[in-house]
Amino acid sequence: MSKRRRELIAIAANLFADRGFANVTVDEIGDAAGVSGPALYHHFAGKEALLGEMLIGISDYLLERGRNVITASGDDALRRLIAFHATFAVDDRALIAVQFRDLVHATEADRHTVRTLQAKYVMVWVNELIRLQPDLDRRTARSAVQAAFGLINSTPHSGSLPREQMIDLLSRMALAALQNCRPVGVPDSTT
Amino acid sequence: MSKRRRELIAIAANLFADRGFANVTVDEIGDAAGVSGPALYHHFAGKEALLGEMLIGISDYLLERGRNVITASGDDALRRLIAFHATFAVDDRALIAVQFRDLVHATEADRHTVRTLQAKYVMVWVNELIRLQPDLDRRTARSAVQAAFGLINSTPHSGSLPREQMIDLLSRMALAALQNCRPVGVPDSTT
DNA sequence: CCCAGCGGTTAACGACCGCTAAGGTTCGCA
DNA sequence: TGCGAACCTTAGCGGTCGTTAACCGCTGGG
Repeated sequence: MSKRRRELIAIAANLFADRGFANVTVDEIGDAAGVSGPALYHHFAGKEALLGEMLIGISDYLLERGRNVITASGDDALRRLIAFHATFAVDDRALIAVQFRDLVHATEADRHTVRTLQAKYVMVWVNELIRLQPDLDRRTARSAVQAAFGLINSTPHSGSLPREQMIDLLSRMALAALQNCRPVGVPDSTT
Repeated sequence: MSKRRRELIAIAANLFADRGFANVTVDEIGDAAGVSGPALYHHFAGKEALLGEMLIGISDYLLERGRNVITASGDDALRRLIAFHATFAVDDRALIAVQFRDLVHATEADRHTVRTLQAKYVMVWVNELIRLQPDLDRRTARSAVQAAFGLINSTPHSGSLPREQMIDLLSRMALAALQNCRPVGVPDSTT
């Protein structure tokens, strides 16, 4: 993929993030990129295609990096997954916002691709969680992981603490939440 | 407010929830309501006004009920706030989804109203959290509460456990998360 | 030196959709 | 019975974009 494409996607991401995909015109994207209007069509098939590439790129990145974290870690894999995701959520609030708000504006095909990638990413977390808490059933584990994502992905809505503090706060809260996802008070070994 | 208006808002909420405000036409809202098209304009000033009332209604409801929970509770106020919010999030996923995704499509004025109400609702939680953890500074407390909301409000994305289990899971996770929002390992009295 | 071809421009079309206009039916009520 | 309010209908306007068309300049490899 060309450098220009990545630039345009990044520029569009910021616009989408604070005004919403549907409220941003292609002319505005062009303006923000220093060119004007239909110049986009030399790089993307259309506005929806741009969005699709953006969303798929995000899911792809998370999955790949998530898998890397797993293979590069030992028993602390979950903690490192959390740290990785929290860092991403803090540093790229715009992407998080778009991912969750504007997925609905993507093509059916792109939506499907994104959901598939997301499901795999969830599975990475679920496997790790179950490894630490073997008595956990997969359904509960999936819901717990989704809830943890919700917690960490709250960054677009939350007023900003200093970066490091924010990452730390989210990491601690997410870990605590995941350590308490079993129905009864059985002690666990996640610590 | 008339009964018909509430019906229309509820119907529109479901449409908005799974297709997005911008992808739903007024004709579709009419169809879903058994009437057709511009009949809406006898009840609302327009599509945006409908959305505005919907969003304000949600924020209003949460704030009012949240305050009720506080005044009706003692030391278990935070736990009851969590239970209340989790129940709402599980029972009204559509409203949660719209609240966070389509706020960007509301009027500037409506957005402001919603944000003000939300800020007050956050304050209800923050006060309760600080009462339990007096050494917590307000900035951190606010971020922690936002994160807890993110956790609980993940219901639109999460596959569904049985209702009661889901409420229970979210409540436990949120409580654990809020109990671990301080930087250091100082034991607290939240239990 | 030339010519692909990449990246850009402006003009303008055409579809979609919110909203208005103008009018009809039903129903409560004096 | 008759009247007005509440609620609905269909036809159609008008504005807003996404997208296409047609054309231009720069740049780098044969």
